[in-house]
Amino acid sequence: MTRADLVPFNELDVELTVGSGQVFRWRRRGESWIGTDAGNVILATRTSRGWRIESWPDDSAGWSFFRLDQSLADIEREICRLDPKIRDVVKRHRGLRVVRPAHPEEAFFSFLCTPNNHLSRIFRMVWVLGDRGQPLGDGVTQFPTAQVLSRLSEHDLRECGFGYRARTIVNAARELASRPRGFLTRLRSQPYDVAIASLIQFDGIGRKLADCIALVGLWHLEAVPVDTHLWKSACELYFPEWQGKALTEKRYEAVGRLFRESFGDLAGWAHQYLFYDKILSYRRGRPPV
DNA sequence: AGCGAACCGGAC
DNA sequence: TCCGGTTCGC
Repeated sequence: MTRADLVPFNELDVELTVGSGQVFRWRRRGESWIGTDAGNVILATRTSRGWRIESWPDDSAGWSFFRLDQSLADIEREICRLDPKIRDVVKRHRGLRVVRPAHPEEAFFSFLCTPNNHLSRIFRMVWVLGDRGQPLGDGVTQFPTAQVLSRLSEHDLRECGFGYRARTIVNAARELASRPRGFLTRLRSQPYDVAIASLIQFDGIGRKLADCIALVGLWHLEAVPVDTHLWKSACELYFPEWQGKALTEKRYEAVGRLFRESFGDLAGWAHQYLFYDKILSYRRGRPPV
């Protein structure tokens, strides 16, 4: 598969991927989905034989964002081989990919909007933040820098319905803006544990958000964010004795450890299938926005 | 260590 | 009344 080719549907489901809680600013436009990554606009168009992926100004941005240099068939096969129990879940969501954003900031701030929150409201809140960034044409913007977000007022965000997350977002933006340039980007080349330890230093970022940011924004594919949905799923599959019990820090660690032992670098990918499978009933198959 | 409560606001 | 959590206090 090269960049000029259409991407077959079994290799990519754009709607599934951009609506599975990894990114929150993609919109449907006719037969296309449009989004941005760093300073690029990405347009994915459904044709009769597959997805046409275009991006500008960098024409490789879309390819990189969806990790299209990797064969999804290989990944699916490997996950199913490592644990045949999740074969049906993988089959149900064929085309789901873990994305690879060029810049880490959007994931960092997006996931700060998610605690104790609903998907529909998260989409709205992240859109509000994104609106402060530079217009890239076609009604989409580049996600703003921490510098820009640090100038937002907590009061204004509360007015926009951010609730108590207004405080953590503005504080995190100030904190991040005060760090050396490229602070988050550098965590990509640090070991997973080091990246997590750095992230939970921020007020408002606990273990779960740190794993979300690590997986999507920092490309740490061994990160396993354990939310209430994945917790239920993990109990059913691997920890029957914990069903109905609370998710404590120790149990959180145990779940992550089990996924990393079973799936290695595909742990985060395996998590994405199980997570999406559980959340589907909540979303009732409704496309985002 | 482990549990319960508060936090904003919208959906069910 | 319940959340795609974190933090605080017991």
